[in-house]
Amino acid sequence: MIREDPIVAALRARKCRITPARRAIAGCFAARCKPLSAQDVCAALKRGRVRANLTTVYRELQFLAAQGMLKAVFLQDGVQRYERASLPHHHHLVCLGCGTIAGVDMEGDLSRLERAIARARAFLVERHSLEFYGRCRDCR
Amino acid sequence: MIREDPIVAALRARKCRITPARRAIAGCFAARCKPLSAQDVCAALKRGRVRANLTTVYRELQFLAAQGMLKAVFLQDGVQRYERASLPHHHHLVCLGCGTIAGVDMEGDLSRLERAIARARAFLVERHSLEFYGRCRDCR
DNA sequence: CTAAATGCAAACGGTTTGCAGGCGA
DNA sequence: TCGCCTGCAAACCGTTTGCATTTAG
Repeated sequence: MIREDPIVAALRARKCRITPARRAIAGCFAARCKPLSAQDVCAALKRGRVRANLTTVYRELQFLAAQGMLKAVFLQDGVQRYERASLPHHHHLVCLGCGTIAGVDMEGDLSRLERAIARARAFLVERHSLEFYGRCRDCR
Repeated sequence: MIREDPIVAALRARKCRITPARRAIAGCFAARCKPLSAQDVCAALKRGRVRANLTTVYRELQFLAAQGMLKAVFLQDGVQRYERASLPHHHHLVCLGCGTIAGVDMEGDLSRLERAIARARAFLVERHSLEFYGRCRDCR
């Protein structure tokens, strides 16, 4: 049998309702690793011939984030994006040429910085946001 | 005599017009070091009894940024903020309790990371964005 | 005098909300 | 059946734009 989408499985375990829209939206994140906006998700659903209402997508993204299935990603264009929360911690390289978003791992370095901040400023870091904007190999 | 605002002086040197609104808006950034949104600027002008139109503020902020006097700051609430471009390079500590924004210097560490990215990913970093969200000393 | 700056109203784009009806468990 | 989910229209909020008017230099 086909393996169930991990997000759907987790939702089922939490006794959340599994509706067609919810399943389809969760599916968008199972498939790809790049952060998706509400519009991206809507477009993907349409491509997959699933009836998709923008409002529902917005609500569903919030719901999945509240359930801890998705994590919000903020880039400098002010558009909300989300990615699977289960992805290993990483940061983003955003290409100003083609818009591609890639992930990089820098966790070791960042947690060092966070400790330094806690020590020097008495500021308790809960989370951080680090993105690099520039040109990818193909857009140089 | 009173020393002229450094932003106004720089604008004068570039032969830009100095209008009352422009002078007042520039003044907001001379005074404080925390990033200001258009609304913040408007409120500050009103407090200073200067007639302030939101549209003008938006246009002026863009203008001052284009002239290299201000730099845009993006935090996770999607609101555009600006700060003096002449401030030494730094990153922000945003308190989730009281909203205070403080600066921290981490430049050495960041440029190390950028070099690592250029090497490992053939990605040419033009700029980065790094903010820490958490609780300040008073909001613990 | 002329180009640039200003104010107002209206447009915009992403996101949220209120409400009536639909549907999963 | 019951309460969550959905769709639609309208509200929202920060930001931008068009246009007629004012103003700095």
